[in-house]
Amino acid sequence: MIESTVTLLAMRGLQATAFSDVLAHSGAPRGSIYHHFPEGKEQLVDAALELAGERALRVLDTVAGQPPKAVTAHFLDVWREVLKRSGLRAGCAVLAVTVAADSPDLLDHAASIFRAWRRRLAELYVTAGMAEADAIRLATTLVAASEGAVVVSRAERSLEPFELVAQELLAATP
Amino acid sequence: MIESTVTLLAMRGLQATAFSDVLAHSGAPRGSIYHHFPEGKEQLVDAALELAGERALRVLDTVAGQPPKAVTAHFLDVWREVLKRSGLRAGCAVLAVTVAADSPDLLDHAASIFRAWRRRLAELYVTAGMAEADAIRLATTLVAASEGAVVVSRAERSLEPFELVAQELLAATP
DNA sequence: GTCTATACGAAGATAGAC
DNA sequence: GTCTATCTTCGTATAGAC
Repeated sequence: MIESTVTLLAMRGLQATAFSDVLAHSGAPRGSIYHHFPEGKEQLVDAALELAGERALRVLDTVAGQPPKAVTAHFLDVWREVLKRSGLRAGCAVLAVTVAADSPDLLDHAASIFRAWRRRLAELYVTAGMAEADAIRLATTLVAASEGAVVVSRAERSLEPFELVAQELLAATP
Repeated sequence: MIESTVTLLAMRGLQATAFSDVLAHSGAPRGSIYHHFPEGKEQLVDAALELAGERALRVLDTVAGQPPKAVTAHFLDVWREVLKRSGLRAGCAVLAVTVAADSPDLLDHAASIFRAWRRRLAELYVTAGMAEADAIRLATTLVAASEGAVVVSRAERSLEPFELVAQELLAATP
């Protein structure tokens, strides 16, 4: 169910993701929702954010110790795959929640995930020899530009915008 | 009403922006909605997208003929103002619609606006002496990174991420 | 043009049986 | 644990009076 929620958030946004959609997509039994998530939708979305955030962090572990360009390229690969596998219909669940967040708690959670991504990327850049200030600036730009590129490519239903941004980000990585 | 819709889309997203909110925010009379927008919400949102798109284009007219760095700086200024004036609570209406779009028509409209922004920025860069390929790549990155930076800064409720991205984008502009 | 009242459907949440 | 039924709220949209 959490897995399905991540997917649906990324494809349709927060309000458009109803329990019925999650059940249909996951095949989970109808009566299970409030058993596993007694606090309702907010708890389910919260769990989905956690999963999406952690998964991206784990992907980054595989490039620890590699040069900056490899780090940048790998982070870009994650988003390129999201776009490709969904036929350019999916985006980022964390962004979707940020844009439509009704509760301060969900917004805070989304913020902590963005921060974690930025921090982890900056760490990897520093490990690869970059200066601290350059690392955090590039890491933040990578996160922001990737998120934006996914949105634009999704709207235009073309990978072209994403690839242009990817080129620019790789060029900006020492 | 259209003006209020742009603001509310940028702050709460598509589904969370109800007619009642638009009426309360704009002070428009209740009976006017289906008089002015017989096709309902989709037509209202469509008009809001058009307004947001055109306004950004018009802002860019003021930097026609100036050097690339001035173009980049001015586009960034637009988004910095959106963040500041809203107390870091507002984002981009076009992005909000893209993420939560239920109708293909709205998605197409959002796409055409992103494309128009990219094209106009690229034109300005070319006029300022940049090569065509560099111009379109930088223009696309500027749009994507700005959009993403606004999202991240809004989530974290801090202008810091935006400013880091702004620095990087200015540095990437010849 | 703008008003009120209302139909209609969708979604989150709860209760109680099995 | 999971099911079904139901309650409540809310948002879009329509109808008809003024």
